[in-house]
Amino acid sequence: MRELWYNNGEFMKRNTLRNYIQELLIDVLKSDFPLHANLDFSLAEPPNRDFGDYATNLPLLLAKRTGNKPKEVAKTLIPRLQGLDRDREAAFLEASERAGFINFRFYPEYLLKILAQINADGGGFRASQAGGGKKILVEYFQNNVAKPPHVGHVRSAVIGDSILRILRYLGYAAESDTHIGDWGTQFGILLSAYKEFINSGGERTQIASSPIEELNKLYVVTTQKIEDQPELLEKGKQEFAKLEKGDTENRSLWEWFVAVSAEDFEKYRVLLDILPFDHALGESFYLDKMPEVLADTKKLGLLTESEGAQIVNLEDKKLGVAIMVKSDGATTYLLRDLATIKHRISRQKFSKILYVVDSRQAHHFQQVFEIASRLGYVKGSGMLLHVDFGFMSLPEGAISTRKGSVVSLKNLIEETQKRTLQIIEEKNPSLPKKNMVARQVALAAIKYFDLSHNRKSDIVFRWDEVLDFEGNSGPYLQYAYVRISGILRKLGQPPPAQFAGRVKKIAFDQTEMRLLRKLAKFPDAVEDAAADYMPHIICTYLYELSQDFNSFYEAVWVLKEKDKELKNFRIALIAACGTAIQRGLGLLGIEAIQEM
RNA sequence: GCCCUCGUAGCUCAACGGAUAGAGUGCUGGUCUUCGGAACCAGUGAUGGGGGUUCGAUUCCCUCCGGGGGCACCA
Repeated sequence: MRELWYNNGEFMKRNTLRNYIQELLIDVLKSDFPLHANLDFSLAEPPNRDFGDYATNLPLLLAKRTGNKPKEVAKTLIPRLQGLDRDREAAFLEASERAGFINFRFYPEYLLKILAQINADGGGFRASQAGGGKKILVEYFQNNVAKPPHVGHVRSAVIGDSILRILRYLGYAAESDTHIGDWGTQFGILLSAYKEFINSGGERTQIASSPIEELNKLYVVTTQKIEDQPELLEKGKQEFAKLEKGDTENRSLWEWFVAVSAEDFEKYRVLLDILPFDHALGESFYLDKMPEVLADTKKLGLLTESEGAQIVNLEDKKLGVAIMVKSDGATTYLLRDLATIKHRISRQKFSKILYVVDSRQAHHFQQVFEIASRLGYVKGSGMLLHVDFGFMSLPEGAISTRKGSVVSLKNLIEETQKRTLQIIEEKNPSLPKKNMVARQVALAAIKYFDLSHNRKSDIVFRWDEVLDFEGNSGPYLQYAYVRISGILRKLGQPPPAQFAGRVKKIAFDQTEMRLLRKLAKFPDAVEDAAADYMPHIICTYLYELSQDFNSFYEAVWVLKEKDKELKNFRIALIAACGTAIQRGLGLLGIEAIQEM
């Protein structure tokens, strides 16, 4: 198949079947309906897979513009499309009108060519060049110093990790940054809490065993005390002010907090099995860049004083006021974010920054983006994007530190792994490397649970659902891959490479055709997932693909098939299916395993 | 008070303005002389209420009801 050109915003040069049809439709529109050449038609899977592979609503839209009936419009479009197709790929078995839509169906022989290509070296499902090496930064898993990560951080981590993998797969020069929260008033509170702890006879070594947890305890206890003793908050603010001014004792304590936390974060990253970060610059890294931002703001006359604080008024955009410097002279998160943006764009040359942060910060990012735009740090819209996600709650209500209902990242993984090991002991006690497998299955369950939901939805965390490995779950996908691996292992040799789809005379089983048709849509799923930074689209696709594989697996035999060509076809089919699952899971940060 | 978001089967979630609203789970009943049953097949069951725009609305607009979140010195 030749290279197809299709311009849909950022996506150029993807050779997918869907883009091929899209190209035909646009060409016909341009030559036959030049007045409506820019019509925004749809091209998607039809509601019923018996209708065909793809469907477009173009006749309905054209009918409205031209005053004709959809059926009539379709009748003139279809021969033109078929004619173009004959000159180009000769892919269509059928293009027919139904209820104002045109449904397209590919020749089985054509799909066999696609199948051969998927299995051939350098063929389908390889990383693409679509991104053209454009530099994009993805920021996620923003840990805070002295705060252990919990299920909420897992969501940011796995969504960000998946988006990074997808962008890289599509040929972007995507880089990651954790943007550690290592600055702010909370460190004043922590400093005073720690000093109090030492003064009352505590030892530094008591902290050192598990620093993040111990420091967090001190912090939590103090914030609880603040409710009754507001003077403690003032004390904390004073300690932070000292820190900002460079007080030696506070500075060295802070450096210690940051250092021990950084070690722990790396452990958590490894525990979660997400990609290493390209950058791990904390908020404090940008401190010396804040004066520049303030100067820029002043120069443009955006900065005003109000009740002792320095603010930017965004009331005209209904965004309220943004505080840059507090009345006590301390800087804000917002100002540090602006300094960060300036650095990332002017120094690091990123052309786009994605913030994978929960939706509660939508207002904050709107303010930041608006100010960055007024300051001229970004050109046009779309350089800065809040990839927001809904937050997690428990069946009994919101996750609350005070009620102790927080599920820590560590606990989540350990519990799930324990449960997985139990299941393995029941189902496959002789499995080698049980612990390693249990870890991969557990991570699959956890990551898939997070990734399979539309990221914008709020979700309810339920242990019994995370630990349910049947039905739509990560382990279900892994299991399909295990079955495929099992067959290929028994085959004892690599799948026949020369298979080129010569099984014309065979009546295909319905499950075979369904699997083959679904397989050809892998690139669509990746493209759609990338377009809106929605990994769950890949989850849905892989789940449907695995379902189709399992139906196929129940319906026909592969190794016991006597007809040699048919057997080779089936081997090629499952080999390609395995490739799709393995690569697809890879884009989700989930390991495809051979046995479980 | 203002702003943002979300209300879809009993439960947890899908659905570029399109065709008969899909899954999982639950429950009921089946499949098996396993290439691994963490499977397959069938049945059950839903768009909060009311208007509007449209050839067509879960999707867009208005309104009411009900959740969640955010609104100057937290990040």
